[in-house]
Parts: sequence; structure tokens; C-alpha cells
Amino acid sequence: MVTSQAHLIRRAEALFQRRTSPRRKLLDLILQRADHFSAEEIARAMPQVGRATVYRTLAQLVDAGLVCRVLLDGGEQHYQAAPRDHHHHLVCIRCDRVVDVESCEVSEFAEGIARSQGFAPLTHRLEIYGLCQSCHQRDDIPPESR
Amino acid sequence: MVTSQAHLIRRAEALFQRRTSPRRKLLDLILQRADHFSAEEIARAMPQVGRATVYRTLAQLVDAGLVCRVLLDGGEQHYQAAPRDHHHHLVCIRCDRVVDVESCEVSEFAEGIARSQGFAPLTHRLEIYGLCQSCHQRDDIPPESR
DNA sequence: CGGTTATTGATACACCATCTCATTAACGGA
DNA sequence: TCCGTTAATGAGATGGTGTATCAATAACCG
Repeated sequence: MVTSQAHLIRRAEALFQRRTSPRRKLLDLILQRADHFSAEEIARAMPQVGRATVYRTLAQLVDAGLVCRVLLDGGEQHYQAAPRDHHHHLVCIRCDRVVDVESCEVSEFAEGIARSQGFAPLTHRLEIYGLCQSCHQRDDIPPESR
Repeated sequence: MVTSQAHLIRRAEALFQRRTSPRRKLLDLILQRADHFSAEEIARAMPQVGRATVYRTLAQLVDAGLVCRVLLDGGEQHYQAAPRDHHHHLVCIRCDRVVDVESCEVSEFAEGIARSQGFAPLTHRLEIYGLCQSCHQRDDIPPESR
């Protein structure tokens, strides 16, 4: 894990022209967290740094593939350090626990669909929603009641 | 297409307890548009109707599966009349054109992944991004330049 | 034709994200 | 080490999105 963090830091430094303290702090915060977070959480966690900087830097990291967006069931955008280049998310709709899905058997399907419609395929996003084991055991709410 | 519209109207009427003029207008607007739209667009298009009502009714229609959310490349939520119960979207990252993808070969993969992690699978969301034919022809921007 | 109550909508509120633009500070060259 | 260029910052304004409140309205039923 340390290895991949060092890797992220190296790539981030290559991405930016200047090393600044807000960026270092932001990267530290992101790498410290194993889980996902909202941009606002990060902004609150480092009040010395302006919100604009947080959002700007996060967006740059996402564009560069160092951080990925997680789309929660309600549509909220969350973020987390990207473990791999292309992967998907398995999200618990109850506790928002996220498990990374590293295998992707969807690419061929997605690209075939795109081409059949005359699209030049670029990427795709797959989020899988369900109840994680502990939430599932805790109570058996039927899927419709959401 | 008219058939499916009649179908939507029937299901909508079954969904609500009372027929009201805001709901009729909203359904009309939605069905008139082949494409997708934001909630705010709809609210602006019917200023006689309160914003709260627009958002409330849209949310109910989404819950009932009559309207689906489209997630644009930038993360914006848009809406459109749902042609089928379960389907996906092929989105042009340039002009936001959306093509519905009615075949879904992803379910088994998604459910397998979920089960392998101890999740009770409920649903999934797949959005495919690319350049539609006309945007692709217009200029050949490389994928990285976004 | 009422009475019940689902529905509405004006308003306030909160959140999320982006833009502006004057100020700051990182970096490279002298 | 100092200085000039300019990347980067951040306070604040702005705008979109969505929800909560709650008195007023109007659909439906008997």
C-alpha cells in the first residue's frame, strides 16, 4: 500500500508545475483515508485552505486518474484515492461502504454498444448497488421500500 | 412511441392518488421531449408551478421508474422519460446527446461481483461515454485533452 | 354539496460547485 | 541571493440543485 501511495505522490508531482503547501496537505489527507469522502469534508478538514483550491485540485487529480469519483446511491459525488486506473465500485446503499471492483468485464460490451451507435467509445462508469453483509443481516428491508 | 407514452401516463395515474393540473402539465412536458433535461429547465418551463412541486413530482416519477436519471459526464443529473425498466445510457461527452441502451449484458457480472463480496445485489448503473458521430467528425480531439 | 386530506407553492434553507480577480509565493535565471 | 514571471491561491460572489415548512387550495368521495 505504501508503494502505491508513493506512486500516487510521484504522479501528482509530475502533474503540477509547482509544489505548494495546500497540495501537499490535500494529498496527505487523501492518502491517509482508506475510505471515500466528499469534497466538502476535505474542505472542512483543512480550513486554512480555500474551498476553491480544494475543488480545483480534486478535479485535477480526478482528470489525471489519481483520484476517482464514487457515485453514491443518492447521486452524491464522493472521492477516493484511485487504487487502479480503471475499476468500478460496489456500494452499500445503507452505510455507503464502498468496495473497489478491479475486474472489468464490461469494456467489450460497452465499446460494442458505443460503436453500434456510431459513437467513438472513451470510457464508462459502472456502479453496483446492494446491501453489504452487515447491513443485510441487520434488517431485511425489501428492495422496494427505498 | 405513442404506445409507450400511453403506458407511461397510465402508470403515472396509478401512482398518484389525485389528478392535478401541475402533474398533467409536468407529464406533458416530459413526454413531449425526446431528449433529457434538468429539473431546473422543467421548473423554468412551467413558472406557474412551484419549484418544490416539480422536484417532488420528478422524484416520485423516478422512484416509480417512469423517469430515469441520466448522469452526464460532468456529474450533472438530468432526467428523461424511461423507455424501459432497466436500461443504460450512451452519452456524448461533447454535445450531451444520449442514446438509450436497452440490452443489458451486465447484470450477471454485477450480481456475481456483489455476491462475491457478501453483498446482496440490488441494482447497478452503467453509463457509457464517448463521442457521437457528428462530434467525432467535427474535430478529432484526443481523449486526453479533456 | 360539504368534509377530508392529498397536494400545492411561496419561502427559507442548505449544499455543492464554479467563477472572478486581486494577492501571494514558487521557481528559474541572472 | 535577489528578482521577475506567472502558476497558484483564496475570499467572496454567484448559480444550480434539492429539501423542509406550513398555510392555503382543490380533488375526490360519500
